[in-house]
Amino acid sequence: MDDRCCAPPETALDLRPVEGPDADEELAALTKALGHPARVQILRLLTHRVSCVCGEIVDQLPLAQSTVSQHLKVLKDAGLVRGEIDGPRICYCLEPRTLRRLRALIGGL
Amino acid sequence: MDDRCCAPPETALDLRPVEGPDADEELAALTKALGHPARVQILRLLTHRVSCVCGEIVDQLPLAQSTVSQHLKVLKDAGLVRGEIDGPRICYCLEPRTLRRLRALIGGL
DNA sequence: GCCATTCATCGCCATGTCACGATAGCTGAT
DNA sequence: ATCAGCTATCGTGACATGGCGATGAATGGC
Repeated sequence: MDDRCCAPPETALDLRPVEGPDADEELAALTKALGHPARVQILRLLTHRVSCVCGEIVDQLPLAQSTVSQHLKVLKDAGLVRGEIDGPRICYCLEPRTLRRLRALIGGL
Repeated sequence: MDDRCCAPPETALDLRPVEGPDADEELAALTKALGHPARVQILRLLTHRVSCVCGEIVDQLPLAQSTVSQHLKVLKDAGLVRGEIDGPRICYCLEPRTLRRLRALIGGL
């Protein structure tokens, strides 16, 4: 249950600035991706189960499979989540690097 | 220029939980409010000028006055910003309490 | 090869967001 | 009282988002 299926720990730190036009755009994109209750819940699920979850997410949310898939796409496009193929199913897990980056950007406010 | 026009320092700390359904909704609402480049820029302006800014915000952004006013409304409804009437103009300033809350919620991920 | 499972994608519809100009409400000065 | 300046709100149009069911593509097992 808690075997990880995707992540290399990825501990390199991010040296990009937390201010300026690029940072503003980046922060806006990340918060926009997070700006929906279902997506927050998905991220929360992924933080709680140490390892990656696949379509169990669908079972945990009161939404259709296609809707959940769209939300996952938003999170993936924002870089907050990564999906890797694991046999017939797909294994999603957090991208801690991006989460750290988000914290840094918000901290810069 | 750096005379404050609204804020009582407001240092009471927020004891509400950073997880659970309510926290999810709250985080989604706050990040949604932040999820637009113009609104990030507005917040950034308000952090940089120590005091509150009023319609100078309009001058700093490449947007019409009505558009900026709408963005300010979004930020105000989310509690990230406060506006107080100051003579003929309106003085906006950050709500550091809400910003701290946002940091706490993101930290809870 | 064939089927069942899993997930992504497509259309579709309803609703929300973003931008604008125009208008209305307040306030302080004349 | 009137006028000028500042801001909020309204109405509108273009576009994005969120939700769903249906369809498609890939995989593992039979």
